[in-house]
Amino acid sequence: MDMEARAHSEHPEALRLWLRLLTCTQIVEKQVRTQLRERFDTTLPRFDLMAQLERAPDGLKMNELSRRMMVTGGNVTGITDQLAAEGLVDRVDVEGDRRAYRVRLTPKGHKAFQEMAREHEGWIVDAFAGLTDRDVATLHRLLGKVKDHASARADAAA
Amino acid sequence: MDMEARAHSEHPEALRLWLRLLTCTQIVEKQVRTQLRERFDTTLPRFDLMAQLERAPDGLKMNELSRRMMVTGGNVTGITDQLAAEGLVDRVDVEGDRRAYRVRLTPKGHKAFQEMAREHEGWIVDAFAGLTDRDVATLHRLLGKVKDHASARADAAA
DNA sequence: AGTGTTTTGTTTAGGCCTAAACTATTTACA
DNA sequence: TGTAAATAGTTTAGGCCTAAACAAAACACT
Repeated sequence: MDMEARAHSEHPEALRLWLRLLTCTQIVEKQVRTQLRERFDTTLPRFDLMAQLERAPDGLKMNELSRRMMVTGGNVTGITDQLAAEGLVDRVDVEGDRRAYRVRLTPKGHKAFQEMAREHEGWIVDAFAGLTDRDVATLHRLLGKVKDHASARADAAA
Repeated sequence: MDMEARAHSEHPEALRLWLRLLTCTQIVEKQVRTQLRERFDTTLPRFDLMAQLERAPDGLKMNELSRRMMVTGGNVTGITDQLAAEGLVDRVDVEGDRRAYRVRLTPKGHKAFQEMAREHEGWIVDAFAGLTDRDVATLHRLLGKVKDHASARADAAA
């Protein structure tokens, strides 16, 4: 008996699917958070922000980080402040717009991320090790349909 | 080439799957949170707690709630306090154990939950409306494999 | 140039969530 | 019986996250 037990007595398939999706995400996410804390004394949001910057060598503006991480700007401000205080990222003025700046990984931040990312990948591979390659491909494709449909709906609502 | 590097080059699809799973969950969850707030001035954790109690007419002890919701006991304490203050749940002494009690939905809480659950179901059906019935069944089955594997790993780690 | 709107980022107040320390009670067992 | 360990629940300190209000700069348009 777990979270999925909350499904309504009529058992509509969509509801059961949603609860299972939520359960899977929470199990994996909890595992990743625990490992990040125990192995590197850091958190998932910090790791996520650094992962975004790793893919953008020139850095990202705050609103771009906010959009990619799907969190509010105020939230990004707080996490960036912490990482900057630890010397893992720095802020660079944007030419021609005195409101904005770009956030970049410092060399120290890049090195720290590389070490974390290597182990992180192993945790994720382990988490999905119960699936065949074909299962992974199917899941990825079907979740793509969910993503496209649901995000189109989200955009329409905005 | 060590173990982690092999995992990296041989299983990048696990990482992509994980990121997509996370994205899908976040999109739907964000939508549900917004609707719960706008339509009923409540939050997802409160809804989840009430959903658990709805299926347990005799109520649930705090540790059962904590386990089923996959959150810490301290968290359940806080949410229960709020719902109790609003008269949506009450606490009932457990016979023969003066440490414990059961949390139950009050009639008012039951009524409030029924109204929310009806609309909630519609939001979820909409969120997955991009999938065929067959897609839903396949997704549910594959996520079941993920859940079984990952939760077995989580138990082993504990 | 002047004025109103939009964009960029921050601050604030408050709820969620955790780990760890804590109290009170029950249980195991010598 | 006496005591140590386990269990039920709460409290505390702190990080994450949001919506809303805010300040500053850029833009649109006359």
